[in-house]
Amino acid sequence: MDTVAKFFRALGDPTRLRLLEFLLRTEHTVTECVEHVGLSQGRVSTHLSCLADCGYVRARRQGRRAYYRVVDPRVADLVVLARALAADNRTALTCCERIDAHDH
Amino acid sequence: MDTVAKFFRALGDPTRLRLLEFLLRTEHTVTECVEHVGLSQGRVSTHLSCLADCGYVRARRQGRRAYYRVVDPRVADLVVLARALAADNRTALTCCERIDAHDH
DNA sequence: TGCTCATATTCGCTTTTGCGGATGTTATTC
DNA sequence: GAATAACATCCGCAAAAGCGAATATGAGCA
Repeated sequence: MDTVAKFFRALGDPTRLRLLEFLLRTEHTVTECVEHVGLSQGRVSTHLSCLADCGYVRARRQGRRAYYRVVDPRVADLVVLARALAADNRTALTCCERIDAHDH
Repeated sequence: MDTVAKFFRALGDPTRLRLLEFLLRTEHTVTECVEHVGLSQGRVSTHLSCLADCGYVRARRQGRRAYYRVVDPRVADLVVLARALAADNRTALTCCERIDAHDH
């Protein structure tokens, strides 16, 4: 149960979700991912490791490079389903201040 | 994009996920949910509002009670799919210290 | 063996977020 | 119309988690 929540939380970060969608199509190295999301190399590396731990992506090591990619096709299904559901509740979701409230 | 991450984050909390699964079968009042998860009434109310904002559940008001339930059948699909994926990576997920690390 | 490139890890710091407890709000009941 | 019951919101606090910068590891190359 807590495991499933942890699983969802991995996709709850915009950066990780962006990385995952980037890796859905083709495999990419860490450096390519860094260029894609525009964050520090260390941070991106940690995010990728996190996604790998959770089973979303897998790393293929070749020399000093690491190629990350999505292996399980169900991951794409999950993202597609979530995107459809989120799209149908876009307005309410955006207004939800109980998550990510910016007023202080 | 950020909207989808927010959508996932809503299920990233163990309490909210537990509430959602509780509401998959039948509708329940806030009080029943409080008894089920064992947290303070205010906290549970906030969690339920959050799930409602994100489109996971909907509230039916009758008198002074609020009956929450899952309306969209795709929500169950999402949970089932995530549970299957999480189960296949249980060991790695449990060991993932990048989320919910307890060492300080 | 020194040097560089690619990736991983560590460390403070700040923001986010879950929590209980107290306090509002609305609707029944007497 | 006071009292109560059910739910929602506000508040301060502590824990979780994302961030960059610095550093470590490790593979290839001169």
